[in-house]
Amino acid sequence: MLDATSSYNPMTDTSPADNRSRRTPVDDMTGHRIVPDTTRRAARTPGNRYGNRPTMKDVAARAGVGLKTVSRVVNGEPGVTPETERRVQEAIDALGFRRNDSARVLRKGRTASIGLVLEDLADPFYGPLSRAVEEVARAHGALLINGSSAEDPEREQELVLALCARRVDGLVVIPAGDDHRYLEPEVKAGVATVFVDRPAGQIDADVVVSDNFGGARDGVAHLIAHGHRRIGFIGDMPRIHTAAERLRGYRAAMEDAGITVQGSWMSLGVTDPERVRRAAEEMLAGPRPVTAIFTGNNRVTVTVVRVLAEHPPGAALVGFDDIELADLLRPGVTVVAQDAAALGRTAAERLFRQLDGTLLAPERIELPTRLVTRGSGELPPAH
Amino acid sequence: MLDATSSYNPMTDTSPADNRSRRTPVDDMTGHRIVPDTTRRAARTPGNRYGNRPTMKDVAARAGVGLKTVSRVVNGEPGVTPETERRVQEAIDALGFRRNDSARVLRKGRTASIGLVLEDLADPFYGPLSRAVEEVARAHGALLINGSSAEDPEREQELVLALCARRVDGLVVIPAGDDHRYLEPEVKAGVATVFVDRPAGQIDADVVVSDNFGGARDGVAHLIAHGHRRIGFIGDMPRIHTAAERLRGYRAAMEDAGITVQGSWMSLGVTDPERVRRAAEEMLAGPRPVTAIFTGNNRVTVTVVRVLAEHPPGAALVGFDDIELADLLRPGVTVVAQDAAALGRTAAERLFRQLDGTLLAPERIELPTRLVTRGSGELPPAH
DNA sequence: CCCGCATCTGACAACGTTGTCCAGGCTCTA
DNA sequence: TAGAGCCTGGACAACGTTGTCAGATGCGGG
Repeated sequence: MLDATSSYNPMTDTSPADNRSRRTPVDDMTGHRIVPDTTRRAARTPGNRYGNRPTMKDVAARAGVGLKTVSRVVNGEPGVTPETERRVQEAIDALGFRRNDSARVLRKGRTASIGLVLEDLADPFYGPLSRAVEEVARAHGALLINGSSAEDPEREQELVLALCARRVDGLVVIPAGDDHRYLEPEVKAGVATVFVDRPAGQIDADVVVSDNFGGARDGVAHLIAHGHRRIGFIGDMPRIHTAAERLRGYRAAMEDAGITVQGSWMSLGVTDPERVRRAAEEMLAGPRPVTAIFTGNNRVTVTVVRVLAEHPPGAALVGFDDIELADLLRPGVTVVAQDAAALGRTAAERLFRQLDGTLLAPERIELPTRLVTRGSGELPPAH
Repeated sequence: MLDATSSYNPMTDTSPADNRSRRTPVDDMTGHRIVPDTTRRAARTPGNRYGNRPTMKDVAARAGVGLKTVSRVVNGEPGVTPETERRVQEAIDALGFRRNDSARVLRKGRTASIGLVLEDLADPFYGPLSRAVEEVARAHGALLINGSSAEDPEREQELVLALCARRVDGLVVIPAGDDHRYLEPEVKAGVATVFVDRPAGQIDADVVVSDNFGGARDGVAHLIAHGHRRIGFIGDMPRIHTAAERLRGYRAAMEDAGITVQGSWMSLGVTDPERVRRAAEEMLAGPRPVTAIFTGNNRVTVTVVRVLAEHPPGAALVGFDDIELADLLRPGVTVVAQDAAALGRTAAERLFRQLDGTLLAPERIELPTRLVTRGSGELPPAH
């Protein structure tokens, strides 16, 4: 059934197995450029493509009709007698024919698919976002192709360009990098593009983000309102836009309250649990420990919750991003929640409005956050 | 830049806007058949495809070389002088050319993409699974197209067939339905296929599942070992294979202990939080309430944890599937954990081995589960 | 000077589908 | 029954790419 001698190496093999004379492609070109494939293996056995899938021609031959008639039946176009249609449908069923959308795309110019590039599919924040995008795409008859950038700008670009090469009709991108000029030719060529969660860099495009600054400011102000003055902040690298905004919100709230932030209260750029744990413990130790912590994202929050569970209770906590079961912990975890699904839905809807042509100038949309009080953020200062 | 008069309706428009004479396609054909598109709108403005993207021909003209030479440069094939390559590369950069993979696919027969059909991308169980599949795909140079079936067999089939029409090289499917004969022509045509989490129906294919039966049996036996005899079971519809297997495990453990299961101890097919809540409350009420509950999946577990938190403590709980922060609750939630990432990784690796041709007969792989004791499952019976 | 050889280049067909266009047969009317 | 008009069906080109193959060029040796 399967050709046991061939090996899987899609889109990469060249005709001669002879590599002697291959030039190593120069990489010193600037800007937008084609990166040649790098892997080379033995050429595949020729022929036998798609495992010899039947084509419309085969169906036509079997049904004793013309090619175009089959096409008409397959696409439900008018102009075929019931009798002819029956014959064609019979041939289709008998042969197990399935239309080849690659060829269709080539002809029609639309792929009915959109690309989604996010940071990590496994992150619970992106699940609902991804699903929301999918639902909107589905409503518009489009499929979703997605990939994780793993927070690596190069990988983001690689992914985005691969999607463009497949001629996705549109792109929803959660940027990892901060320079998206590489997308200019694509946008010019008509690829609808929306950036989500973080703004695009160096390019004018639609952006859908949460109010990271306002959310963080409100969250920290909430702690201040409950009497805290020494408030710690643990967040991601400030080169990530959301992290920077939330840090800015923290600073703004502190400044509004006339509090001078100590350097030892802030931990930036640590995300792996072990180092977050150490950062939190340091803040909570010493002669003048923080009495509250504001955490910059869901992963940090989870770790800090663990740390606080081990320490003598007392330190208050407000986290950015909601986490599951937060209401069941004692105390419940107060969070600044953003609506991941709404981000995805809004972005996707804008994308399809671009494709409809009902959208003109790029815009920046900011969705509000919501402070959810559950207990941990309402604890009074212990010291 | 964008044509403001066109509307987005990919792959669906027919030439005449005239619908008068359209036959409604008969649907009484059995088995595998082509479903014609159903939506019809005004025809798009012709021409201007891809927003006039440059093609290799354009690049060739600009660089003053032949078509094939451009192809050679783009694909890093040998046999081009550095000078010629420079000129071509310059033209590519100037025009913002990007290879059209649709055409490439049409020519080469491989799409370098695999499809993943799962139940719900937003479910935290599928995030890591999906990510794992993606990583393996990436290692093999393939992209991931995925869709959610929402537990609807018809939608599953629709999705799978759409992916096949796009000629994905392989499919990883988490089945919603129990009859996959519709895939026969595809498998025969060489589409590699692996089913995950639940077995395929009516078709001989690779399957990767967790040991749902054994895991559930062990979990329930764990409760029995801690002195429980009246143990409730709340699970999903038994038509879902995993749910049926876990129920079977529950029954087996009870039988092994010589306990006769009462009908009122079991709640099958309820998943929405409200009804799960009611089911749990009923089990916990009455003259002879259950002293422990075994929950059939993560969503049910979460709801039952909420219910138990409100009730006078005492009922023990073991849940199938791990949940985040389970260790921080008081008591911690004891679970039968399955490794979602391992499921995805194993399935994807098998898929690519099929594509390599190094795999012969379809096989069923069962991954072990792990009992994680955290407290809730070790509580003694209260009554 | 011519031949052989190696290297580089380009013309051309093919991949499977859809849009265009025309032909042939039918019905309906005058 | 002829002519007009409609309905059905099919031949053909085109979409953008890659594989095949043959032509062009340059070089060294006889």
